Amino acid sequence: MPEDRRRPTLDTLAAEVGVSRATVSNAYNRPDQLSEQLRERILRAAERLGYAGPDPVARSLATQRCGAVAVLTDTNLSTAFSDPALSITLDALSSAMDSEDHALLLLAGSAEGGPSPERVRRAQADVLVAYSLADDTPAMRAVAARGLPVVVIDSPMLAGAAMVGIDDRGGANLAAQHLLDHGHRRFAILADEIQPDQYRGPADAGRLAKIGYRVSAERFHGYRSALDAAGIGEVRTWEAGGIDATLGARGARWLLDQDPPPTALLCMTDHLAVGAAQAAAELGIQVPEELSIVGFDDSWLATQVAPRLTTIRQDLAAKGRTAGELAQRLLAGHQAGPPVQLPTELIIRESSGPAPHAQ
Amino acid sequence: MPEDRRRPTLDTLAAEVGVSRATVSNAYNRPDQLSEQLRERILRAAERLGYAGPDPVARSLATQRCGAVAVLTDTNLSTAFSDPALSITLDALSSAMDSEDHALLLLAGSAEGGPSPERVRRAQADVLVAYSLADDTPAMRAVAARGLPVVVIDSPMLAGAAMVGIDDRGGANLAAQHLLDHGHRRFAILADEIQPDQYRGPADAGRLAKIGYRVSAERFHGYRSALDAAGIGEVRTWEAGGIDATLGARGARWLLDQDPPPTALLCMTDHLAVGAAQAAAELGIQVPEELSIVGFDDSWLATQVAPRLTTIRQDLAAKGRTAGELAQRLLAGHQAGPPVQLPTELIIRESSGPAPHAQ
DNA sequence: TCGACGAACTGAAGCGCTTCAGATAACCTC
DNA sequence: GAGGTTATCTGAAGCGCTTCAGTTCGTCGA
Repeated sequence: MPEDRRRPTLDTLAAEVGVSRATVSNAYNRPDQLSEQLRERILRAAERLGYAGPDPVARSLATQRCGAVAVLTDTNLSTAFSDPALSITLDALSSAMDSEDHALLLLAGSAEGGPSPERVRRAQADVLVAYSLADDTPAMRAVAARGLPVVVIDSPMLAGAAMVGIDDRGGANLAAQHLLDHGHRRFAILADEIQPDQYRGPADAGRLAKIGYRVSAERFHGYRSALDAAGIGEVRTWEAGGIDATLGARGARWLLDQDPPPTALLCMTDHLAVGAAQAAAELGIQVPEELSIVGFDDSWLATQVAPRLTTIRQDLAAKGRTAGELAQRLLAGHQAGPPVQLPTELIIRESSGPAPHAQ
Repeated sequence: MPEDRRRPTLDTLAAEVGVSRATVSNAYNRPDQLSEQLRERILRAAERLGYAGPDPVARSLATQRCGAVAVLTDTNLSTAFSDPALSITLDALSSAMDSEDHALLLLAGSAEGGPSPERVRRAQADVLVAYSLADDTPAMRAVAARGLPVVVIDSPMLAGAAMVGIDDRGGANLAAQHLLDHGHRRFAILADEIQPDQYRGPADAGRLAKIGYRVSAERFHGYRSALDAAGIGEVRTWEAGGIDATLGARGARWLLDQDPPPTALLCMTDHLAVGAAQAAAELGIQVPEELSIVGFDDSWLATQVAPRLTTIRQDLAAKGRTAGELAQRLLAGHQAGPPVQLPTELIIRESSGPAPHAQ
């Protein structure tokens, strides 16, 4: 009779102690509903039987809450987390959500942009958080189909979802304007990803005409708005296909090899900018004397390299926190409000300076 | 009658199509159990009703599998992920596990080391993976209580759990021996965390006598075994209280300020070593001419700084992959085998060299 | 024509828990 | 001592799905 090999359940425990199942449940969830002494007895019996508390899944089914927020990323784990921005944002997100109550369920993407729809469909979560996904992916369609509350960070747009992002366009405009103010006229742009198609190389007008990532699009048009206002025409753009510094270096080598070479390089992320700076160093090009570089994000890296990066700061912690608050609100049954847009700021350091005289 | 505001369930759909619930379930899970044509009809009806597929929680309850592996970390998210080792390991882990079938549930820790026991108790996962936790934490007790399969990466030891780690002791020995071979006699040690108690400062013999993290203990004793063999007595040790480069710099400043100053600095992680190198630079101490530094992990950072770091390489991807395989095996019902220990390797770069003559 | 067979579908028993509307009894209050 | 409270505890109805043992029925071989 002690030969029952199955894990103990509430019933086992109830039978053992000689009370009803409801009472055992209360012992765990509503201590005020039974006498302290009976509760002790139940807990002791639980210990004795090796009962670790109510089964989380069954509890979820009964309560209709799973205590998890799913985060969908565009890329696989190690790529996603090589971007410190993600960690900071998620950290803020998770602590903003009633922290004891929600774990983070990571749905990392594959090469095709975003996690598989099947995974989205099977995710046990109360809210879905899409982090910088491309505009039209199977993952996002699955997200929409789930009918769960959705918070979008940065992109894509999704009807009915709460959104938080930064003023990418304004920030990019600031970056370009800063260089224009320093007299630069020969620009180049180093983009991360324009379409979720693994392409790496020069981006022609065709690709730039329909950018698949809202953030990239905003930044690009931010650059352009300043450049257009200054009467600067087409600017060579390289699509790195990722945010890795190595990819940035590769793109920079190509851009710097053009004739005439640019004196100003606009990079859509700090990582790319760091790679570009390395490439410049290898080519014997002085930064900022011969080449000014401006990054984006003001990531941790920006101050770790020499010269330190001029960049556009965004408040990642605020972004994560806001996302968390939005999630809370949706969970509480409120409608998603209008998109929240956080401000950006130009941080001037040593990687940018006046355009060289020769120009 | 179309005024039913609840989300549709299998029953709704079954009623709508006029088949049994089992059939609808089969339409999703066993397409071969019904005619293609009926299946189409069901799927179309699902679309029409906005039914996104079987509820994941209910499915989990019925199948007794949740399709998630929980990963417990020692610190909060942003700290945890500032260690690139985690990302790499987890990435390998998650792709090693039958990738379509398991999402990652992140149970990040708080200041007290490891996630709260309550969170562990409520985690909806099939396996628990403990990543470098301290030896005796409430979290680990909760882990043991859950009775789920457990995989431990690095530490702590846990009876019945599958374990994978690296030869920390051997690696540390290699590091110290390398410096001894270069004639160094005045050593200092920069440790990350020795006890999960937020302490930062010099570690006295008392603290070193009972190190709370198995990994730190192994590395420390690895250093010591080489030093002991060379007849070198007590060595000043600083406990950084984390792996942040800034913390490393702080410790290094103190260690380098001792009289006589060390010519060889053993750092338990690359991040600490980078911080130490920065501190040395600030103090006008040449590396490696006046001070040799050896890191640990061969992280991405090791080659990004100047001088590039001499360090101990461990194969993080292999570690993650192994953890994944162990998890699979446990899920398949096998017993945990003996701990798996992966090899380490000394990588010599420019941060270490011969001891200065003056010595 | 008959029995066997396979394809297609169904009934019902769970999976382990929460929760709400009582039931019971002890305790007050006036 | 009647009526009203309060503190404890219970019964039973779900939560939404999977799965196994059938049941039905058309078909096929002999």
